[in-house]
Amino acid sequence: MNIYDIAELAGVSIATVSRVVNDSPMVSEKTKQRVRKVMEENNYTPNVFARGLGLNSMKTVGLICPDVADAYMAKAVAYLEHNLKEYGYDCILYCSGHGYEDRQIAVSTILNKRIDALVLIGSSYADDDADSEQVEYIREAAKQVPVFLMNGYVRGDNIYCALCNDYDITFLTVSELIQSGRKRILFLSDSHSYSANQKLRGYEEALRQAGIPVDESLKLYIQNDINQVRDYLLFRSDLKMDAVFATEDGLAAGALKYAKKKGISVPESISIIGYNNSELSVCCDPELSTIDSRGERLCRIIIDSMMLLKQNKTIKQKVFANGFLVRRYTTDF
Amino acid sequence: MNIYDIAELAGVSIATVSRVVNDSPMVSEKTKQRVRKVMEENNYTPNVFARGLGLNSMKTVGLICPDVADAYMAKAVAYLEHNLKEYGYDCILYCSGHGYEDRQIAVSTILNKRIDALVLIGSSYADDDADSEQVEYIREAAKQVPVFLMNGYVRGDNIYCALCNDYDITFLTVSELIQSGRKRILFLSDSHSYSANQKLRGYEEALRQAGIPVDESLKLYIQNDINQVRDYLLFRSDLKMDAVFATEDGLAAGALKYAKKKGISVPESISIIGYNNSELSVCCDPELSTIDSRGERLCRIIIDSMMLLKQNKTIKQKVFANGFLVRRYTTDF
DNA sequence: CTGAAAGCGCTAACAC
DNA sequence: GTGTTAGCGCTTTCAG
Repeated sequence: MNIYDIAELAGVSIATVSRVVNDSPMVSEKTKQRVRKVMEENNYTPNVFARGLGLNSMKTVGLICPDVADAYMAKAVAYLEHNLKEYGYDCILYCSGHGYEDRQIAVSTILNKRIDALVLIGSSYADDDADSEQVEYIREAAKQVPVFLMNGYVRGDNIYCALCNDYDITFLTVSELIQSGRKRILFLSDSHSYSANQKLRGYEEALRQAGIPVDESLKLYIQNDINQVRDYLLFRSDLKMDAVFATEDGLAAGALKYAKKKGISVPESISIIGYNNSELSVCCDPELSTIDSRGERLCRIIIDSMMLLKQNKTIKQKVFANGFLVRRYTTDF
Repeated sequence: MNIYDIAELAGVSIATVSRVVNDSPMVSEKTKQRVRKVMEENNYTPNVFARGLGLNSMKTVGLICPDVADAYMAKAVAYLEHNLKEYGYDCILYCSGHGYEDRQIAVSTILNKRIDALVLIGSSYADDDADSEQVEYIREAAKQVPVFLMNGYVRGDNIYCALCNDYDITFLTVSELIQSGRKRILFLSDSHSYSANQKLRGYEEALRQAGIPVDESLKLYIQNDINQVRDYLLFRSDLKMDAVFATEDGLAAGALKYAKKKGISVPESISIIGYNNSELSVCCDPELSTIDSRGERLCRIIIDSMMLLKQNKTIKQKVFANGFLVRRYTTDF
């Protein structure tokens, strides 16, 4: 069933059918009705390829993330997909992995699909330095379609970034930790992404302002695997921390397991704070205090920006959402 | 940059360019080289729409799941996407939600994208009765493209199902529970999906074969939310179970929290078994015994089947993967 | 308000 | 081996 068949059955030309499909105002209600009826009876749906060929668009947005199996990203993908659908957009998903090359390949592959917009999920797509060369491929992509970064920042035309103010909330939280008497705060992370670096800066600044020297041995980078973290901390008995600030809930969960194994009371003798307010944080016992990094809010901002952009409105290139600490039972303030 | 430009620059016809793009053997190495060079210099990429129009295929497979935010599905999507990519296929993702209508809409929407194959992830796409009317929309879809069900079963032409033998593994596990002396085993679930029903049947059969009457009050359906489960069990002090068989790790985690809150020792006084071998199961303390439902295996089977099908080989309509119990610390056998 | 016809960029059958 | 050409199904001028 194609447009010709419908045209014939309805006794009109294909141009008219096309107009009806696109709900053009230049068709009389009568013919519209008639054509619609024929289309329904034959449950005709326009061929997206042919349409795409003409319009060079397929109402599709490309979603790239390192790995959808990660809870934070899965949530973002779910939210974006769901809400974009409401605007008639479909999503092509591409999981890029974490390597630099992989990311480039992902972007160029998905661009070939003639998507209408590109969303890069997760901070690994931005360099620490917003003007870095490493990030040229994103600027290149932005020449073709608007690019939206979720929790990453790169400066450039047609690039729009929605970010959690990781620096601020980390600064605040670590400062509170210090005020509650903690002296040896472990910074536990699994990456050197843009946002991980923001967190690190917030951590360091909080120490600095409190006059506590930054102890390099208290910055620990380790894979985000609960038991691996536990075991490693068990092994590193030299650390002697009285608090843990983790950049992922999984890391915090590992730290908690360590503390319990060692018989260190939480939060009396050690405070633990996670990040992302994931299901893990409520699964822990005691439940993890954790920072909510406003994933949904960021997605919302991205979608809204995208739609405004379609209407040729100017939108901000950088928008922040405020993260906040969810106080539960692994902190005592 | 289109095929005409390249043809002109390379001094050949568009047909030759097309042949080069498709790596046809009927082009001399020399011209191939020359054309390739021109393509690279102008970094030309064929227009997928035009190509799609001609071939009526875009090397794309449609993925539908109720919700990617769910860990089990996110993993499946990640695995499928990753491996399909290796075969040159991209993925369109559609999260359908759980309603019956939603599922139908999802399928018909994604079918319009002229996908090459459809994968339905999660057992909510299959009815308990494989021949049910409720599932007609899947058969309808299968008339257009091969349909693959991950952990669901519907009988029909061009429909291929990869399943975990939930019935068997549940039967075995509950039987073990009984042999280890448990008498009041709570069946905890959050849905009436195909697989949930298989599990229920396994549970009932195990009781039956052990001569234990099935107590309806020990079948509990509740939303998969850790604290909600804990609170509800706390509230239902009449249950007095000595074991919990949960169809989701989240439910089991909730039951564990209940037990700890009540001061019931795990696994001495109560055994708890989860399902899916998710991150939650190792986050729990003590770690959850849980059934591994072989998500990756099922995905692998689906992909392999899909590729065999492309080669017109005949493949089985129904393939099982064996689930197994991961023994950890919430069981004592 | 409606129709005719020219693309959109590519593939594939058919000539040479 | 290579070129010519007729579609693929739709959108969009341009006429009427």
